[in-house]
Amino acid sequence: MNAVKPRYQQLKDLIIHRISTGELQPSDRVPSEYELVEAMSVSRMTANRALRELNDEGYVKRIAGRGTFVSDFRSQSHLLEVQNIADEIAGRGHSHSCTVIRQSRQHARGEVARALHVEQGTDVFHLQLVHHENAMPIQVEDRHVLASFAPDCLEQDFEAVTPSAYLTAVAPLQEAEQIVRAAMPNGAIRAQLKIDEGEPVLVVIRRTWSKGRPVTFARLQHPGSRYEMTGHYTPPGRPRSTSADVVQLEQLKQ
Amino acid sequence: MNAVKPRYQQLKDLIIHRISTGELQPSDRVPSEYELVEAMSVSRMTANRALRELNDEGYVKRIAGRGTFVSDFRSQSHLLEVQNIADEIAGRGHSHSCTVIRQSRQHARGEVARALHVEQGTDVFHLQLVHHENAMPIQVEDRHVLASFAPDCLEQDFEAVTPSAYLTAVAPLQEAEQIVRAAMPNGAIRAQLKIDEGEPVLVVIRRTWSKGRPVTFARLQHPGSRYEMTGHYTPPGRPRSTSADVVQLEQLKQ
DNA sequence: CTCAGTAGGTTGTATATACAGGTTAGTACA
DNA sequence: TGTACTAACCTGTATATACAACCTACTGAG
Repeated sequence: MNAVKPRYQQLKDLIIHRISTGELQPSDRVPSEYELVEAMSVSRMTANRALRELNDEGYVKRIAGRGTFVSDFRSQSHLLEVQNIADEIAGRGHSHSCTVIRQSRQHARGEVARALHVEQGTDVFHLQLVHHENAMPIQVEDRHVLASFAPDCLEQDFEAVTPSAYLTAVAPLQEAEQIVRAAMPNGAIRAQLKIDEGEPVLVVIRRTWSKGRPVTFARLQHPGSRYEMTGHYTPPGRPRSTSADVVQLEQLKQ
Repeated sequence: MNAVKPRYQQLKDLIIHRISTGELQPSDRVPSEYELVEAMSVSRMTANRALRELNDEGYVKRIAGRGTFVSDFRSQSHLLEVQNIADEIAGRGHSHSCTVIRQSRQHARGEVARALHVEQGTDVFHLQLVHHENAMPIQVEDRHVLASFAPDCLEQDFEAVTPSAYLTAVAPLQEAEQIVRAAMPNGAIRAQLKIDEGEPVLVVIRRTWSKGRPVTFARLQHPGSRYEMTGHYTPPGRPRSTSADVVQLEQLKQ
């Protein structure tokens, strides 16, 4: 249980810690191999292994001849998949806008408390937003955030910065779990998404961890006729990417 | 363009090639570091790096003191996600059964030809199946398979072995692309899935690659009320897994 | 001022060596 | 027979060293 970790792992942990505490910001320069040799009294090969693995794992980006730099949100977030609807829409060259329906403090109960692994009555923030792509509603976001995780959540202007972007700025989101289903929306959702009666929604329920505990729980609903998730899976070791897109899919016969 | 690859990468490519051709079967022993030193005239550190990275990438499993072994299908297939509905159902401890609606040879046209990157008129097999979980229909599978990829496709008994299992046995499926959407089913699908009018389906359109080219294209439809996809995302470097499940989700309020 | 060349720092790879620790099979001893 | 030990092999880690390739900034020549 208390096994001593290998040196290269200690180096990795040290640097990951500096990144997760914000001491090292995205695009900041990470100590070079020789600096680690000096500072940590290891051989360069050990420092090299630590930095190389951090590079493989997406934490940092190494450039031969220049140095090692903390990955920016874009490249380190391949694990977060399609966390940020605004980026997704921007990637399509469309304009994103957002309307805040609700932004309040609540006491977690029932489902929310269980999802966030907290006692009933724990402080949480409750957000409800409608995201638009080119003025067309594309997502209703219903999110609960652990108050202790993001204390200044009520002061944020979520029409300017999406909750996803805000939350990843507060602390790195390290793990996510999601459920995808098809469902029929209720009347409120149907009105918010401006969809016809009888049209289904794609529902994504996502729970995200930071520092080992769940910190936010969101239910995202998209109009079935205007939204689809796309994913791309490559073998381990090769670059992996996943994105969502509103492609005008050529209709399959039948 | 023709840059010479580093030695350790050559070793990795060699071993991956042996695995993908079937020369090395799951749980087979991979040459040890010293054997690679002898056979390939590299230093042990280089052989070590190749095998260690293959281990990190899930291709092999290394056991100190014993050796290096090819990962079995289960652990190397984390990239294939939920390819096989039968395994998914078995994982829930339920019984899986399957009805073949159609199993025929066709000429690819339109959408199918484009998806498989072949000329119009190329030979493909067309499969239509209904999968049941505990006698309840859970998926309608409409799949096209490149005939040249799996020539004996018409002789298979897909009520015994699912197309996914069969295809992965023919050759390793190495890459996948999928689109997930919510839609309303047509009458035939609604009948096959035994769902009520007004109930949506979760549609998964998946295209799978082997040896660099798309070999199969499937449209999977699930009843929205009885099926959901679940995914779990962990940071790169940590074990990654994704599965689907029919959880009786505690209903979110609203 | 402009541009070519260069020095120095940085990563990328490769090797030889060493020791620690796990696993297995066989051997020697009781 | 049975058990303890050992030899052989394997992976895991760590170090020192070397050379190549890349990038930046500076310097000196024109």
